[in-house]
Amino acid sequence: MAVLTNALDKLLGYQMRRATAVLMADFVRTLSDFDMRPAEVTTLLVIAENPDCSQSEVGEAIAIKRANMVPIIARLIERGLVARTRVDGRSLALRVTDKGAEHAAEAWRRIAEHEARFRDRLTPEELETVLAALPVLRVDVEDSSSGNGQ
Amino acid sequence: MAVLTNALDKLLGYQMRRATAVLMADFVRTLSDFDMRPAEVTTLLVIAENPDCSQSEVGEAIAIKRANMVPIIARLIERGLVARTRVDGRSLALRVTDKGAEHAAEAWRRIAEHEARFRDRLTPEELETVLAALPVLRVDVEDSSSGNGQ
DNA sequence: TATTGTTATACTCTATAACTATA
DNA sequence: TATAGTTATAGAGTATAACAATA
Repeated sequence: MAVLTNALDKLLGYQMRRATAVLMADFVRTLSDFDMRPAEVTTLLVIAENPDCSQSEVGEAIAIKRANMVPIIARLIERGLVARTRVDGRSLALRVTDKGAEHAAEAWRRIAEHEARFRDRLTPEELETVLAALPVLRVDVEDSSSGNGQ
Repeated sequence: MAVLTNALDKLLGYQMRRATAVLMADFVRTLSDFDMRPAEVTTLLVIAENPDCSQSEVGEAIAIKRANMVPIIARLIERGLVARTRVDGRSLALRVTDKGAEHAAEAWRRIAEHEARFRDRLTPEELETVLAALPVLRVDVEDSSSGNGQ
């Protein structure tokens, strides 16, 4: 099979997408025998770090919309990793359970492995530059003129 | 609403995912009145650049599996942007039509706008480093031990 | 036997609109 | 009136397995 040319390879956006796809595929592989999806891991770790946070706050922190948080939280509760208590009738305070804390610790171990695989490909200077550039790229174009975030 | 801490922000993989989501959302917005999805644009541009390529070759070039190329190509043909001719009974040669070439030119104009919005946020040195780092990160972990790609 | 295109199907993440009950 | 959580639903991308026709 012939190898085609692809002018898209010059593009920042395209390279970001391709690289992220590889990173994510590796992350999913890293989680394969752990029965947690990326979005669940992210959610669990943020709750572990912020006891008594609300569902909306977690969504805000990890850029997942309120509506999409519902099944994620439901599954974490169902598996006994997260517990919630009423705060004021419309808000719920989220906390990880002991089991959830163990899962969070294991998740961090796996994340460290996964991260190392990619960090090691870059020189310290390159890594530093990339890690400084990404948060700049991450600022949403729309955020300039107020807007309600999500 | 309280702003939560998020230790994930230190991670290369997580920052890549967040930044890419913003880039992609902006790209989709850039295409919003053009009636083309990102995967369709990518496909069209690679065909335009490689006349008489096969469907599998395009998939290989842009990391989309054979099975998932089918509806993309079907839609491009349906819209009269791509034409195909039989090559040998199991392969098809793809070409953009005149209309497809016009769409490709318009797509490149929009991509240039979109790209500029993000490139302009980085210094030339940062951009150079990032554009050098991404292809390194993009190499799949599995590719080391032969493997059949997809 | 390996390859090309295809079908069918399922999963993950994301997006929107609308509802409820509360504040 | 605005907010927190929810429901329902749709879309886009991706993944796998299996098949027919062909090389």
